[in-house]
Amino acid sequence: VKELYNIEASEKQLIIQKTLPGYEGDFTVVVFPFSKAAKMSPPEIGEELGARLKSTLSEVEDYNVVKGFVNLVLKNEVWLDLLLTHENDPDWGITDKSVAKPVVIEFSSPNTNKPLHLGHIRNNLLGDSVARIKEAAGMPVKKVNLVNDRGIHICKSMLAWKKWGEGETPESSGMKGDHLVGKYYVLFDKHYKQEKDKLAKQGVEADKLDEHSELMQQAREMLRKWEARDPEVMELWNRMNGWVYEGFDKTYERMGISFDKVYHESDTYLIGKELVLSALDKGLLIKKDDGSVWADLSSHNLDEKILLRSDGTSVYMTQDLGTAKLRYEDFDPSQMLYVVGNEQDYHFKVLKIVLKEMGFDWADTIEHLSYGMVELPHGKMKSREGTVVDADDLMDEMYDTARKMTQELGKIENLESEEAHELFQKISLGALKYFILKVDPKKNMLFNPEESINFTGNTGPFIQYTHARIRSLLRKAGGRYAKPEAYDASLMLDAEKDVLKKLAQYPAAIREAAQEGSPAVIANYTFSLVKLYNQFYQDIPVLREENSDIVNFRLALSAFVANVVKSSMQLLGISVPDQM
RNA sequence: GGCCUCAUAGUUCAAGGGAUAGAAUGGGAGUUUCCUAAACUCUAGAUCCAGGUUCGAGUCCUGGUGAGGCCA
Repeated sequence: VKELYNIEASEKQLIIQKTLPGYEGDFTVVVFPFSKAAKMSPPEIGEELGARLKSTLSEVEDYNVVKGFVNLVLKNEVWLDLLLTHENDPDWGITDKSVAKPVVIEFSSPNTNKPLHLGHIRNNLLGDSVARIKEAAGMPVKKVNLVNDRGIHICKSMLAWKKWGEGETPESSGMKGDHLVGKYYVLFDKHYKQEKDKLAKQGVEADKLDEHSELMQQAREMLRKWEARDPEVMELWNRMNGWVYEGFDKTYERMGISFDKVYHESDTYLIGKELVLSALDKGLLIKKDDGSVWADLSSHNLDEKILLRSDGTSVYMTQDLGTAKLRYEDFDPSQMLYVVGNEQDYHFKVLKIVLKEMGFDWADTIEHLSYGMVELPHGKMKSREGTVVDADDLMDEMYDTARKMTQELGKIENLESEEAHELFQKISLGALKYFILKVDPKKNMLFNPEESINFTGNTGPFIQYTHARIRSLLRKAGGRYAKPEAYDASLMLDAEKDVLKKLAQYPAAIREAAQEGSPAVIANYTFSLVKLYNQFYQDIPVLREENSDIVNFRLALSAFVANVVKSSMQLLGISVPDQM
């Protein structure tokens, strides 16, 4: 464009896209944006540009112009060359790490008073997958977890266990530790509700119920004792949290999720308090008459935000300030990414501003990867109303479905029971992870427990199945598969070229996914690749073809697809079986 | 009340300001002497409403309507 019209085209003006189906061509240049500056009609520019590209670029076979669109046809050799270069490269599309400073990704961040549910699953899967994707895009990554292990909600389950637990343990009950503790959290709420009903009947006003509730007072008392490091309370706290951690570890392990470092709010809230107090000393914060400490954000068009309550206790923001500082000191990150639900949008906006006001320039590295809620058909999940979808239960159910379906299809009689178990695990987790990750993180998504997650169509198992089928094909090929260097590119069929064109987009898909923080980009890419490959597989014989150069070409193409499917599913934390 | 999101086939999801809005599922009709039918083919079906910006708007702006969220 510059040579022809002397126009410095901005990146935004220079639009090159895939040619639409129904038109001849591989790539299309949109020339409307140059029409004004070149003082020519779009079709005239198109003709000139097409001719110039054809004569100067050896890759361009031909071109045609439709209105303001120049469709470029590339030579088949371009696609064949891609195949020959990368067909057997498991790292195709993966960028070597080039930066020294890590990206720190915080995700999961559970409370230790109840087991993980579907909302946590979305959080965990997103965090884990974004970590994998950023790493594949060349950034070193540290995964961290911040456990919310203190506070009134923890004391509630502790109190309930003390009152009504009769010494029950995970061992004695056979329950997973996190579920056991969750049971007492619910039990507290049940008794608390009963007590409140009773008080209300005695004529206590609605907003005074908390004060008059004996249970709530006892829970508060327990929290005070905890803050004072009362040995008996600390012992119970350590014990019950230990049960929860054991339970969480099992769930994390099953999901294939791990962390480089785990922070505990019980360790960081005091750092936060100190930060707030020293900022108050410097006159950066306001102390009100009742003793509470606030940040005035009116210069940012926001209101005031409380940082310490009048009784000196900390709020969520307080500990997050401390954790951020600690984390910065631990990792010196290029970016601090928080995978947290969009209900916390305001919180993170404020966190960043407050840290900045306190004089920490690294506050600029904070980024909130805000994701949407998982909604049920009747609205949001609420643990108190018993409408949560438990993570362990869900995985169990999916496992059962995977087992039943696989056994019905009867294709794995040759597998040992241990291998079969692993396969069911892979398929069920593949289905669950893909179901969650294929949706744009920013958007709310719906989960209907009545309809179990599908295994056909746009699903994880569909993609896994294609991989298994290719592996089977390659096994059957035995030694016949050699690099198709002798293959005549003019023999290439459209269905084959379509697959190669899609394969060529993989590196770009990784870049975009890393940029957007969106595993959905990878999921959608892989689905469309697999869709195209299945069309090829359905119509075109591989092993039954007679010309051995063509057989080798088709096998190499299939192997290339299998590689990319495996690699891209890896980025979603999904493993692909060789047989299913 | 203030602020922030979101709105696309019956349903669940796609679509960097570009051509004819794609899939899946469900509905209808098909494909197995042949490399795994968890597959493939055909078919009907959608941009909440009203303005505006632009050569061009599902996408940007304004105002409605509806849903969700945040505000010691």
